[in-house]
Amino acid sequence: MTTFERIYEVVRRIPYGRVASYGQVAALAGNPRWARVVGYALHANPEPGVIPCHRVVMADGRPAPGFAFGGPDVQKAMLEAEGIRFTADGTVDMSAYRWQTNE
DNA sequence: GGCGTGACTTATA
DNA sequence: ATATAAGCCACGC
Repeated sequence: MTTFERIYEVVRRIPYGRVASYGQVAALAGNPRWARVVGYALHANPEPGVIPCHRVVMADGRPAPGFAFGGPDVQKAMLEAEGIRFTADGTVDMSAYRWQTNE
């Protein structure tokens, strides 16, 4: 099980209608410093459709700048389809939709 | 094995 | 409050 695999598993663990930040996924994967690795891992995205990268957002709740599905607009649409509401700033309400883990 | 880059995060000015 | 700097790990050459 490599770091990437762990990251993918964590991302797949993100429940429907919930979002997690890169740092959050990294922390759940094992180390909070894998934030960049998480981004790299999702960039590789070896299993599109299986890994809900659209549920992974920045710490601010904003969609990634170089989203692979077609653009941040697509990600926003997908999240909205899951019942996630965006603020006027185009960011996700992390205070309400952030994937609250068991810690 | 070493250097540079990257979908990030946190800290300081 | 925003802008800039440093740190982190993994992949590619």
